[in-house]
Amino acid sequence: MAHKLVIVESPTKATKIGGYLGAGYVVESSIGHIRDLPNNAADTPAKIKDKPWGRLAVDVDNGFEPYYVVPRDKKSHITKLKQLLKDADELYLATDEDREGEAIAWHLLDELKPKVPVKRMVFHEITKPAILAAAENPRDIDMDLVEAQEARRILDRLYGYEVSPVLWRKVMSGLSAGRVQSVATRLVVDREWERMAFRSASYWDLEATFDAGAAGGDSGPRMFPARLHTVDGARVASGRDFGTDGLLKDPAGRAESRPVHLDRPRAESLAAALSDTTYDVRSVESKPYRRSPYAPFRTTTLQQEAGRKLGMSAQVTMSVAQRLYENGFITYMRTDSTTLSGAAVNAAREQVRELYGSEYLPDAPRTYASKVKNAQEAHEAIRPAGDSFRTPAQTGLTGDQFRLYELIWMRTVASQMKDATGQSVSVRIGGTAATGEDVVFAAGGRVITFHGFLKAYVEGTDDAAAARDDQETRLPALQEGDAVTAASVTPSGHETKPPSRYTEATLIKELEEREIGRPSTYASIIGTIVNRGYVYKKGTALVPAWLAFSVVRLLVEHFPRQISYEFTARMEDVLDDIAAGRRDRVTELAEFYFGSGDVEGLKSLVEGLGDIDAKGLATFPIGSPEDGISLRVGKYGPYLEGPGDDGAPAGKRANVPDDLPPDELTLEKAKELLANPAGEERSLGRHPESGLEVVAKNGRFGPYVTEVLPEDAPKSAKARTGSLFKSMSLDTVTLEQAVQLLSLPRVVGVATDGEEITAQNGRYGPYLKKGSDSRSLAAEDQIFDITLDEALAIYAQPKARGRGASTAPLKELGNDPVSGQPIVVKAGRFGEYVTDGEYNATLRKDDSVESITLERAAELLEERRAKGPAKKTSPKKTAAKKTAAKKTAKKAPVKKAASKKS
DNA sequence: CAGTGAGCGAGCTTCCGCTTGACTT
Repeated sequence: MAHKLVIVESPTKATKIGGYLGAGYVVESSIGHIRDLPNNAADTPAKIKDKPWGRLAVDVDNGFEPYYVVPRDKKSHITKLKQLLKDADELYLATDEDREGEAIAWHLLDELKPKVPVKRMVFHEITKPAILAAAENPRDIDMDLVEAQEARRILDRLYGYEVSPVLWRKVMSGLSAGRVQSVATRLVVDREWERMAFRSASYWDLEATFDAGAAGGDSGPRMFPARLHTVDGARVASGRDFGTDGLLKDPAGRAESRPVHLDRPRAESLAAALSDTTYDVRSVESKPYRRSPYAPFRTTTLQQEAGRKLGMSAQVTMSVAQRLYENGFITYMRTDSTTLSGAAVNAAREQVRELYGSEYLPDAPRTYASKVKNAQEAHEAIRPAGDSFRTPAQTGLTGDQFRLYELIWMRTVASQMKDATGQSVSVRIGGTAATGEDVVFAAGGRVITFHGFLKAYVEGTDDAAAARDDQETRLPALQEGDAVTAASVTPSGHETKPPSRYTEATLIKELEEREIGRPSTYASIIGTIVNRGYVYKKGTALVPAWLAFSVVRLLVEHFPRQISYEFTARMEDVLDDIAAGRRDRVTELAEFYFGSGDVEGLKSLVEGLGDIDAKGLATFPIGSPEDGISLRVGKYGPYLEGPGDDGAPAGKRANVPDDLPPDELTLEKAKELLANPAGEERSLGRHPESGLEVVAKNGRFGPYVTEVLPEDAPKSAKARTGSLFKSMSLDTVTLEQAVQLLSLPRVVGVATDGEEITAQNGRYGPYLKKGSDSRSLAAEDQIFDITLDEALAIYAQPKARGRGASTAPLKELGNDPVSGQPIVVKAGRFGEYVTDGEYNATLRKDDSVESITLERAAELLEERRAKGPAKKTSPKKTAAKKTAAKKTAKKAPVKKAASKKS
């Protein structure tokens, strides 16, 4: 029987809508995007792979035409959708009504190629009337909106896939750059620079406790605290009067309004001079206090509050919320909207009446306009699901799900409650010191007379010192002219603090305010910059690694427009224009990629970076130039370089501990590290023969042992060294092993021709050496074990030209349909590969020796053949190749070190 | 950042936004 096929984005949504639409409709989901630009080389179709733009999968020379593929994990789902479409007489594309949703609808249309009528259907809340109304009022796909999405997608691809390789070449392999992650990293790095440049200021004031005596009346407390406010009419300086340089800010030259900066002696003498002072109330100012409820949750505010109150990371918050959503407890959790549906407003109001009484219920429902500038509002706010809310106790939930549900429920209910109201009072108390100075103290109070929504929900704060919205401070009921006495007057010292590091929650908040990122990506942005080793977490703080300083500096110097804080906001404006048909996608992408007028395009920026100063980018001076100390971001992590004992530049080096935050690397700390570069080294004891201390430490080529030469050793003396075997580790290597390593090379014996054969460890592993003739050994242990006879046997063989010739195939697959040659699988230096004897092709990520078939092998070899025969090695080419190989080999351990941090 | 000698099948890394399981620990 024919049905109408409805496709939405989320499976949960599909189930729900299916229930509303009833018989005659089959509702399925797309599970997000169904097509995308290929992620990597393995997913890139062969026909575009060899194009100059194949790596981008965007034909930059022909209208930025994108080449989409159905990702591997979506193929079976597409088959399923096609199957359902076969029996359908109508197709409804009911994806979200935003840029991405419109694009998904179009991709579905383009991929499913339906032969039945197609309609676009949209709705913003999942209620039966809304769904039925949407089904009654379909529209067409908005191609301008699709164009805007494609422009966004292509721009992000060009940005990410053009700029990342610059970092691979200039900083470290495997790094990444992107419109969102690079700005997020920059925020963290810039904040650290601010902290490093920050100079603390010390200032003092007086804290007094006053006694209102009989004047206070009966309602309030008798005793109350106050802080010194003015001395002889001049305001006493407080934290906000100081700049980041630790000096008083100059209030535009007006001397009379300049605050007075008290130091400790001044504060102490002033306190002493106030011991006999009598005080009177100079003024009492009372103002009404009013606070409105917070808007219902959207993704970012939920992540922030769950972080503050429940200690959940953004990622945990999202996964707990996902489970709540899937089980029907809350509405969709990836949203930028704070709008509640009519049903939700009614449910919240009903709950307010039930739980708090109608005096807490405003006459009219409250509405919340979006604060998010680029909000797309495809969903509701995050709220308890349903037309009537379950209290947390009624849900039967436990653990994190319970706690998160409770938070969402409280926030939603509170959003439909009355304002909190009260009075805030500011009191000034004056007196004359023994020195004749007139002093005024200030006291502030806040009384909440009607708690309103605060009874249900109070937002957390990021700053532990900040007052919560429901905090009350009661003062006695004082009148102007009342006499009060001071129970105590105490000098109190303070210091200004550097700006705080970002936490996940505050970084996400900052990104949202700058229109960077989307609800579905906020949590993963943090994940990306942590995984790349740009940022690590210390408690809840996000600390930038030195690597991030290097990368951000490169981007700021060479891609200033792309990494500017405003880039995304400007892009959003352009996308809006494309969506409205006012601008053209190709023109905009061309400007971004090729440039126009005085704007340089991305392409020429990238191409112009041949002689970029990688060393300079990685060097950060510590202290002043005379100190000659700098931090360098090396391939092996950050290290310090400073003058040697003889004053030679870069004469000394020292590792910087991985977990030392950049702002703690002061000049003093740097000097200390340079003076004791020992760092990781471990003493193993004294060498039984030389009597010298033997230490194990990490070096350029990995872990090794060496002798420590005495201070008075002649300059020509060289310490013996030896790399650890792969089977050894720095933590466990023994003195005995070290002595053996230091004894290398070992003389195995004398060959028949009179030449000595030695065994040792080198750049490419263990090997034998006879004059200039060397042979690799299979195992490191052979360096100590191999006998002269065995060594002679090795030399009796001709030198192996590569390992390929001698290794046995792992698997034989049969004859190649093209060359007719047998294809075999072999294990090689770069991993497993297939070969027909002439051409070799490495297995790809998804291939394995077990699973590979003759067909797949033939395909790989065909691809390889298409690239032509291996180039004849000219001397120049060989040299270039060698360097490249060396680089990769060296880089490998770095990646490990970086990922270890996370 | 310790200096020690070959000659080898390269190929891949990466973006941002939509969505969930399917994987393994």
